[in-house]
Parts: sequence; structure tokens; C-alpha cells
Amino acid sequence: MARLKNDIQNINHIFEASRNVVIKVGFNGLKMADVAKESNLATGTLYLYFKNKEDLINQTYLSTKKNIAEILLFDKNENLSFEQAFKKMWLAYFHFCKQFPAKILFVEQFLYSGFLDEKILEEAENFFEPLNNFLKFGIDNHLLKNIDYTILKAQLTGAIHEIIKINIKQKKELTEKEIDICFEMAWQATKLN
Amino acid sequence: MARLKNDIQNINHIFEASRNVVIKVGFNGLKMADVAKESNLATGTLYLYFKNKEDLINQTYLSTKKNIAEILLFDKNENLSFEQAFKKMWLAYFHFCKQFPAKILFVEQFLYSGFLDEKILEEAENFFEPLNNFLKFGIDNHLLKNIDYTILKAQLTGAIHEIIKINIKQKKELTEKEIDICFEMAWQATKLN
DNA sequence: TTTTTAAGTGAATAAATATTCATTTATTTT
DNA sequence: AAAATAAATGAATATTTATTCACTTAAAAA
Repeated sequence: MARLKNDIQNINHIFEASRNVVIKVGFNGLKMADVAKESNLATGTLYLYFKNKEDLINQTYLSTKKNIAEILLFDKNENLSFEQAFKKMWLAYFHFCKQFPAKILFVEQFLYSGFLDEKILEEAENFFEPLNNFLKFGIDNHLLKNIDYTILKAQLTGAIHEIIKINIKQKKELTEKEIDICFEMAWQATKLN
Repeated sequence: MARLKNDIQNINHIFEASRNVVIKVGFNGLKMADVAKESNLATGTLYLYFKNKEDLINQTYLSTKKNIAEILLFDKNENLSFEQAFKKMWLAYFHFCKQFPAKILFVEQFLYSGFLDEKILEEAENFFEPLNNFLKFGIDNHLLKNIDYTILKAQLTGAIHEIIKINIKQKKELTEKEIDICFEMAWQATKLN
């Protein structure tokens, strides 16, 4: 079989496998043997890359959070109004969630899975500085409602996640019209009237 | 020890114990021995009331969903405007979530725990007919945005749940002012402009 | 091409935990 | 208050699943 160690491509395959297993059977149903199978590897091989199950799960989390944060890095050189930038970001996040629901569900469920390592959690939070600053800017400049930005952020992401969950459960695609209304809801909720 | 069989009071204690364990260590960390301990019962005793672990968890879910649905049964005889009724319900749900975060977190996490029994899920959905009808009324009468009511419902409850999670994680109480802003966010998001 | 090193395997083992059941304790009936 | 019934117990057992390691296979170096 192909060389794997330090091969980022293949480690990402393991991460993807973990997420796929979680999305199918939940964190409780995550068995090392199943992750191995989904990765086309032997069970023992996983232990060459991860200290144990907890480590595998935490590393998957960290990697996935990084993926998500990258989506939210928007180009400050573009000359957009705050509302335009807000919409651009919202749509980028929305479509990312739609395209990679397993990533979103994994990180959401991880927080309450019982596998969480505080250190990893903190490390992941750092990826989101740019988003935090964007929201702070909006609040300070009276463009967004004046409320703790963690709440604002949670409302925005939480709303999108709920839609994605419905998407998955009901296997029903949202129409353009519906996506537009969803954005309107987010904007009406957060903007300062 | 006291007689327990068919004693609803005590079965509720077991449910509460399950939720407390889940909130502490997640579904993955839920061990029968720990639930028993938290209930002041022997492990074996749990099997007098529940067929197995899966059954215990599903019954806890069903009972908890019922609790939640009861909060949302509002008195139709009161002569409130739609917005007033909406606010009353929102606040009732918000305060319920604040008071019983374990109930909310349990049902949320349950959906992705890997223990879910479709039958039980459906049964629980029936409790929420009144809420569904309320939202449908709002949509049909052009008081709420015209979007699938499951999305509307998810947005409303999801937003509150996110706040509650922050409440727990940061151990920071929301001020009256903040709660008011949160309601405003929900109303601005859902009402038809 | 042979030797050496690195990677991968999966059956065997260890550890964790769900479930059972012989026994004890409490309650109800006579 | 003795006998009969019902409930509760928790150590022993069964089951599940994480982890290890002796061995195989592949890649790199000599």
C-alpha cells in the first residue's frame, strides 16, 4: 500500500472518514474499526497516526474547525459596504455548510461528545479572530445590535446550522427564494434598526 | 428501600439523572452505572424499569420532549394580539430553557447520539402540533415571513438554544437588557416586514 | 539486487461497561 | 405476626470495542 505517514492528503482522508462515521451513527457509534474501514486502512494503522481514539477525534475537530475558519476569511481590499461584506460572508458560510454538512455536524456534536479536550478547543477558537473582529467592528459602529458578540456570532451560525440540519433530515433542497428569506432573517435579526 | 415500580415521581428521577449525566459527560460518557448512582439506585434496578440502555435513553427523550411541549401550550382564551402571544411564548420557552438547560441539551444531543429510535422521534413530534399551528396561522395571515414553518420553528428554538449554551459555557447570566435584545432579534427575524 | 528501514496489517489481548440473576430487603396480605 | 409477594441489590458474567504487537509488505538506501 502507498506511503502514508506525513501525507496530509491521507490524514485528511482519515478525518473525513471520522466525520462520515459520526454523521451516520453519532459519536456514541464511532468505532475505531469503522473509521479504519471507511479509510480503507487496518485498525492498527490508525494508531500510527493518532495516540488513541480521543486524539483522533480531537485532531479531526481541530482540522475541521480550521477548514471552516478559512471560509470566513474575506478579502478586505474589496471595497464593500458593511452590509455587503456581511452578506458575502453569510452566503459563503451558508454554502459551505450545505456542501460539507458532515463538517458542521461533527464540530457541533463534538462539543458535547464527551471527548472534548479544552486545549484543542482553545486552539480552534483562535482561527476565528477575523470573524470576531468583523462583528466587533459592526457593533462599535452602530451597524449591528449592541450585544455581546459571542451571542451575535452564535445566533448567526446557529441559525444556519439549524437550516442545514433540516436539509439533511428532510433531504429537501432549499430554493433560491428560501435561501434569500433565510438571509433576510439573519440580517433583520442582527442589524441595528 | 422505598417502593418504586409505577411510581412516576421516581421514574422522573431516573430521567433527571440521565440528563444530568449527559450534560456532564455527553452521550458517549453515559454509563448505566453512573445513571444508577445519580438516581441512588443499584445498576440492576434500572433494568426493572427499562429494557436496556437504549430504551432508557429513548424514554428519557420522550418524557423530556413532553415537558418542553407543555411549556408552549398557551391559553387561547386570553385576548392577545399575535405579537403579544408570540412574545409570551418566546419568553416562556426562553425561561424554561434557562431553568432546565439539561432538558434542552439532552434533547438536542439525542438527535445525533446514535441512540435515536425513529418511532420515539415521531411520537415526540406530535406534542408540538399547537406550536406548529400557531406558526402556520402567523404565516397564513401575513404576520410572519412566508417560509416553511419547520425552518421558522428551527430558527426560533435554535437561537434560544445557542444562547443557553453560551450561558452554560461561560457561566454568565444574561441581563434583562440582553434578553430583551435577544427577543427583538427573534421577532425582527421572523416577522414579515 | 540485496539490505535496511518504514509502513501497514489484523488477530489476539486488555479494558470498559452493559446486562443478568441468585440473594436480600421491604411491603402487603392473611 | 407469619407467610407471601414485590422490589431492589450488586457481584459475577457476557459483550463490546479499544489497543497492542508479532508479522507482512512496501519503499529507500546501499
